[in-house]
Amino acid sequence: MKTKTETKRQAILDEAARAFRELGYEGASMSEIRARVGGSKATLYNYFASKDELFFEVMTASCEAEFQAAHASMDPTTGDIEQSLRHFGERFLSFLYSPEVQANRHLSIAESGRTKLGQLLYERGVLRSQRLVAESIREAMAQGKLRTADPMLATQHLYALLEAELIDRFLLQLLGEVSKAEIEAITARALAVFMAAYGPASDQAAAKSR
Amino acid sequence: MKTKTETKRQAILDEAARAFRELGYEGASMSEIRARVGGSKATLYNYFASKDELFFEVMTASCEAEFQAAHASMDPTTGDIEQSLRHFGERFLSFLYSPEVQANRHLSIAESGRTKLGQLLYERGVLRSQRLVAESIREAMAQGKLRTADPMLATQHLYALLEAELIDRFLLQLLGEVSKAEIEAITARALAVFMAAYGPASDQAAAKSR
DNA sequence: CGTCAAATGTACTGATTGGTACAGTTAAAG
DNA sequence: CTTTAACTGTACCAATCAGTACATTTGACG
Repeated sequence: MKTKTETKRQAILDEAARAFRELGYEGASMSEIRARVGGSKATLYNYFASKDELFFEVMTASCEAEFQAAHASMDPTTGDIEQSLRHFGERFLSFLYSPEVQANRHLSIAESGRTKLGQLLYERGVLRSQRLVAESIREAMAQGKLRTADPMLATQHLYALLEAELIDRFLLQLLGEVSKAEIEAITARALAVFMAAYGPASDQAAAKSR
Repeated sequence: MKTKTETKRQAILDEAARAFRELGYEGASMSEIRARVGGSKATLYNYFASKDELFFEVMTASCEAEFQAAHASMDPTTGDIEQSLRHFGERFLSFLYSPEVQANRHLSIAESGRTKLGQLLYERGVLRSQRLVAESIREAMAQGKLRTADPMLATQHLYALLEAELIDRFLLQLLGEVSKAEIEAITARALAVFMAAYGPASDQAAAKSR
């Protein structure tokens, strides 16, 4: 019997996710969600105590699913660190700027003040992702493939460079779908800057200029 | 008589701005705004046709004011481009991450889907700012102070690097006030990366590695 | 088949919202 | 003073919302 209720719960979460994505938090009323999932409003409230709780579950669940999808094949050190980072960057941007994830992320940002949602998404999403990549970068630094520096800082610089050409339009919801070709070009330009600063010291002095 | 109505209009805008900042768009009801500004709701609707219009005016006005404040003393070429960029970066971050501007920006992002608000704020805020800085960078490139590259791309990379350590926590509303010391340190770290990639070619080959 | 918890549909509450109506008041301009 | 316009206060409307009550139906398990 647990299986039946679990599938029902998942069905509610799925439909609610779509409703929130299309209509926003305030725009998606519980009646609207009920209409999509079918059944009665009492059932909704049987699975989730309040709209806030339902939204919270939807956001953390989607965050988790998307995180797994994005970092599934994060090969660490395949010899060429630049190649590794390029593959990761392209996969990362493809994931982050798919229409569904764009919508989810924007929703997360807009409603981040609600309860402790922001805190939790930061820890389980952003921080977790950055720590994972920072570990690869730390290893590359230890092997002399990258100049020695703070791995978390390098990771934040990498992420920022990857998003540099997209984030402003994304935040103001002016960005549609981003083509694979665009993502490859953007990643290449970002990595050129990253490698100039964090590439092996043998290449050049570079970042610690002052 | 135009002066009276103009000051009244400004008073409404000011109080509405504070209300939106503190309570968000949905949270700040027209009755709440009326209570803050005093007078009657009819007067409110005499100056602004709808809540949407009032919000739109508040956002564009604050965007304009903040833009002016941030770019007021953007000295172009004072010899050392790195020094120039550092001063700009510190001023820019101080402005962008003051509590008031943080709140306004977050509000803009959250409600950017409303009407054509996002489009307008992007053009009058982001694009205008980037074009201004890109022009300085273009001149520096022409003078050989920076490696030749696309000035708008360099500007976007610069902005991204400056915000790299703050933006995630800002977006999820986990960032309080940022101290002057932190801003200086963040700017220095961002500029080190930027100069490694975009510094004069005499320093090194750098960015166009592939 | 009988049991019993889970699911359903409908109807409802109480509160809040953006926006309007209107009659009365202020106050500046001629 | 008179005109004319804006301003005020209060009361109100229609719609919408999250959440509840309840009587009824379903459907899986023993």
